[in-house]
Amino acid sequence: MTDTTTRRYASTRENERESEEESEERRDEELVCPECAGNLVTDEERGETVCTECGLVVEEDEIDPGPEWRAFDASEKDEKSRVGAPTTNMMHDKGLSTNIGWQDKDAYGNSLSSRQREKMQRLRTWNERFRTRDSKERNLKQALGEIDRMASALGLPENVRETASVIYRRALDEDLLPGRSIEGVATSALYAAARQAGTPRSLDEISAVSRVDKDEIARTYRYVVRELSLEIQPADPESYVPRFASDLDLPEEVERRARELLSTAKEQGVHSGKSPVGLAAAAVYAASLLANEKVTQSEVSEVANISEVTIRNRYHELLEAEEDFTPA
DNA sequence: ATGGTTTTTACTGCGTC
DNA sequence: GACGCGGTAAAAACCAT
Repeated sequence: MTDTTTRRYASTRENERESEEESEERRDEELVCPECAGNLVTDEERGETVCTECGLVVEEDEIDPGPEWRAFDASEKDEKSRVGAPTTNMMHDKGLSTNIGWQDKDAYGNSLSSRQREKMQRLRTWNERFRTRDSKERNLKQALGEIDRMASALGLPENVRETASVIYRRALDEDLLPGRSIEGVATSALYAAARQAGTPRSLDEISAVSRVDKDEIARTYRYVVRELSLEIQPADPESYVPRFASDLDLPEEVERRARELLSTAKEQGVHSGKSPVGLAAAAVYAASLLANEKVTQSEVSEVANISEVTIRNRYHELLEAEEDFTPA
């Protein structure tokens, strides 16, 4: 229950800017009833503008300026939802949470019976508990938004975002957040998820779209991995190949040969300790030589974010390994 | 903190277009 | 002469201890 309400609250906040503008416009039109000069109130659900004094319907069958009701997935549902109260920016939660007074007085100012007082005390306790849960939910909402933003900036597929949010939720549940930024943990979760899904992005790429710097991401990432005992093997160089190849507009053949080079290199054990990105870049370069495709080292180093020197070193090793493997 | 390893930076020389 | 490539040495970054 708490879940759905909070989600609505959060989505209301997102929408408020638009709806505020809209209602502002409407109020400019006419505020007074032509019959009795009473206040006019617009009932958007019914599409009527009604006088509060005499009940005169000033206008009917208005066009509802609100969003369309039909929603096809979760995010649309959030976007299009019309439920929720007006909000203020003044409070951290935009005034959406409840406060129970401390005075132990009822609505008329009379003191409460001791029995009632006890009851109110219990209510205060629980209200506070739910409020902090709500704060976790808001936290989550923000983090998930971040993850989504970064993931699409990096062109990561749906399932990666999915895993990233699962990781983030776990981190939240295990109280890993205190002392760490939401941003940082969210980024780390995404980084971990991308690697787990076999579509790794390098720390450099990740930090390029994150608001957090590389060091913090690395630190938080290690921490999160350790605390949640996530099992993440070192990235497979081959998983970088398709991306580099397509960034360089190389044919499928180059991609295939690059893979071959990498797998024989792996069998020879040449790859251990070397950066996967460097290996992949070198393999792509070497493969394009073999396939007579003209690509310069600097181009490869550009898309792979790796130095040319490293490419040189690696691709020599790759070719050597290949020869040792097939001494024709 | 430390030491070993890998990567980067900067520079140089060679051949080609 | 600019460019692509190869190599080297020293610095920087990284990682496990």
